[in-house]
Amino acid sequence: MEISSHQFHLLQQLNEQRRQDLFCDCNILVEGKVFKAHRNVLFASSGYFKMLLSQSSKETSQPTTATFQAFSPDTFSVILDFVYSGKLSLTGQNVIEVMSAASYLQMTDVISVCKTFIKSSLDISEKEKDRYFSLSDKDVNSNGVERLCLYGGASWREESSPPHSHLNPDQGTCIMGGNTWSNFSYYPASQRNTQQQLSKHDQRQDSIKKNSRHLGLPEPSDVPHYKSSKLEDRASEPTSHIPQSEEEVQIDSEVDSAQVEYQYGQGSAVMPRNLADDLPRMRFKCPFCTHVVKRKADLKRHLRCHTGERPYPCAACGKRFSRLDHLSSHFRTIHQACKPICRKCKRHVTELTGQVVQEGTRRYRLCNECLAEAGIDSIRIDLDTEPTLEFPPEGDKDSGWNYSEDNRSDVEIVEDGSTDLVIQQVDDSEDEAEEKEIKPNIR
DNA sequence: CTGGGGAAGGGGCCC
DNA sequence: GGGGCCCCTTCCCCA
Repeated sequence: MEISSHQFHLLQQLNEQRRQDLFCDCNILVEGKVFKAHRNVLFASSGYFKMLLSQSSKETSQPTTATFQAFSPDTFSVILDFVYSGKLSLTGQNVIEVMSAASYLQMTDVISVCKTFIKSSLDISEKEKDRYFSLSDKDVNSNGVERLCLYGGASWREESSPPHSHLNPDQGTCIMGGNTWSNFSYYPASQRNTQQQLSKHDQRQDSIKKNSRHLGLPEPSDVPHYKSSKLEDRASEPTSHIPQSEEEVQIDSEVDSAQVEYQYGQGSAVMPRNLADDLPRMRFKCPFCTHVVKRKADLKRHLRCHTGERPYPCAACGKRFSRLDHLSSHFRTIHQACKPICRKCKRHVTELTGQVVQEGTRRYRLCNECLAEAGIDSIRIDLDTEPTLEFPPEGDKDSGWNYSEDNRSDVEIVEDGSTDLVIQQVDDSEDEAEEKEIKPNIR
């Protein structure tokens, strides 16, 4: 006989122990704030902790300490609460950073929920409901309290709460069962420099990599990493700038769209009402910024700049791109030396007047004169012995040619038939010293 | 410190 | 809807 509530009560007990600091044998330091937890629970919930704790499992007498600087204490608190309760408190402000942190911690379930959260924002039917609910809820939420969406684990939530949403006006919290949700906080587009935020995040990534090295851990790479970029910045903005409902989102879009009056149309589109009759073109609005595009596919593409998703890794150097055409461009310019121009003197070169030079995974052309000056004509390799480095086939984003750090060496770059390239086999293990002189192409 | 060039990345749009 | 091209802006590196 199976008692279905046992799991829930067990986790409830563990959560209670965590709150009372009972039997906690793991300290997690996040930007100076200490979280206490149980190794067993963390081990079972996160691939990152699984690796960390399995390596330190021999020293069970000492509490394990992990340090993170890649995400905020608030973000980790959301994740830790999920680990101990099965409830994920997602808001429009934290979803990107939670997804980024979950990616680092290798918590695929959390990533999936975050993706669903974001994707659902594009669902017009949900938006229409949002619009309806936000209109009806406006009085309730007029106090400025931010509403949250709580994702509950299916099995436990069936026991603990009904599978329908309801609004708690006191806490401004919207508790959801199953995968449905309706309220989605939104921020106005920030005018801050996106690149600065990305750089900031990259610095955080650097710091977490240092931590990984410090702990002797490999960097998480099994799951796609999602950058927290613009939203990370917006989350720190004063809440007074945050519209409290979809209605205000709509108002913002109206203001930002040169006072054109908008309404939701078919599909996840926004259409100028005063142009609807004579201009049947639909518009798709980004839920995270004021950007509006004409096609849903363009919006999908645009969303990657918010999520940081980079599903297209370069087969030659491992650098990941958000778009296939960017990857293609990168591959051509960096690894195929398609430009028939001497990189040094900029003169046009042919296969007779110049050669392709290989530096690590980079390839470029030099004319014979510049080659002689540089004294690097010894790199030519027999064309006939080289296999071809081809651009990966379509639809093979992550599987076939997901180039990891581990298999980056022994890259074989060869002649492209269309460009008559000189073949160069690269064995990074042998050319490691030379490779270090060439700055990596990953920013 | 500054300007130029290369590379990356984002948007529009065509096929 | 995806792929790809073009254009533009931004960032970084280097002379």
